[in-house]
Amino acid sequence: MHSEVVASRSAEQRDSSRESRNGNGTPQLDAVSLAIIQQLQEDGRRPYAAIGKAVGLSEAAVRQRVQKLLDQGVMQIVAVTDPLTVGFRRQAMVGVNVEGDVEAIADALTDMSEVEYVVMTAGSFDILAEIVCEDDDHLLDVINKRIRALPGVRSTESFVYLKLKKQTYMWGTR
Amino acid sequence: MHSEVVASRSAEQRDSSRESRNGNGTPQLDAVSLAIIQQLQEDGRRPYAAIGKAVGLSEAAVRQRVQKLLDQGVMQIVAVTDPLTVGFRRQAMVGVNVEGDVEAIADALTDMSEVEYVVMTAGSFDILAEIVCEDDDHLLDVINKRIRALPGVRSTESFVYLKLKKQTYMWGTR
DNA sequence: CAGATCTTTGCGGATTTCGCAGAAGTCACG
DNA sequence: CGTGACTTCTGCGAAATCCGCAAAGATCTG
Repeated sequence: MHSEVVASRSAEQRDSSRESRNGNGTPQLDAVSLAIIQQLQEDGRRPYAAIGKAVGLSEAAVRQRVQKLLDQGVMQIVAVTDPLTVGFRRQAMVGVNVEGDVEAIADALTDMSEVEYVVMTAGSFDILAEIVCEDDDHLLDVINKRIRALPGVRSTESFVYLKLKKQTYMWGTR
Repeated sequence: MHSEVVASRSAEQRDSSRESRNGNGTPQLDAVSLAIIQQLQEDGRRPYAAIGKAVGLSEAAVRQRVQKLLDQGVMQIVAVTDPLTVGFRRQAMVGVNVEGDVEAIADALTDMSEVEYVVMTAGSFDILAEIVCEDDDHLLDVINKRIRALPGVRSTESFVYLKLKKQTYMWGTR
């Protein structure tokens, strides 16, 4: 309680205007937006007025910034669960090695609905993809018939999930 | 619109009572709770009344069930972001091989604040852990000084993230 | 300084949330 | 079969929140 961010308001606001973008084309966030995100990482349903009090803005201003962050795709407010609890029995991380255009393969994986998470990496895999399936047959099908069938996929290695131990969404809150 | 779940209400409600638990000690979810979660996976701030209309319950009943799901830890409603946008420059997936008690190591990893995600797996790694850091020094420190220092860790392999391509939270919504 | 653009604020009215008491359904047990 | 303990659902009024909008304030450009 009382972790206000009143310090140098005018300075923050100077930074906040003019949505500059960094190299990646991702919007640059100022301290106030970060503080808002932090509030919503603790509780995605926290009222705008409460957030406003915490970050030093009016309710309407918070609402508008939240809406913009959502529209820009910077953040999303969603319910997250352990898939195992919700009826998806089989999950796996798949390491993929690619010859040729890595990004094209990553895009192809992104298009698959069973693929939850795709990241391009440095190391002995070019891509890591997390897969959520209903049962073993489904998983086998996705890995062998769909992923390995993509032209350019040299090899894959699978890590079937046995037990999810941690899943946090508290970046910046620590 | 109009995807109501009115079909066999009394049957659903029969299943819903008596919170039975499966082997893992995780609560068993009925069709209505799943439908509620699904609604909140689309929009974590959707009003209870709107959810109630979609799943065939009163506003108060939805509110009660959501609260219970949150209390039980079955789901959480949070803002999720791409860490790179929020100032965490270095992320990596780390595969860990363990001798002895795998779960003990997994618990130790879970206790580290930089570790976002921990899962025990079958395959050539015993554990996969996702790490979120501010810079290279920080990442190096976590991997070499903290993870490899854990007694029982036989070896690790790191996959530094280059680009996050997909991150969804739509289980059951497809 | 004027103009264009963007952000914040303040404020009603509509909507939603919240707490609670009562009704209804379920289960265990004699 | 009925009774009590328990859980879940419903309805409702009061309080809080959300929402749209017009005006005010900032920032940047030229």
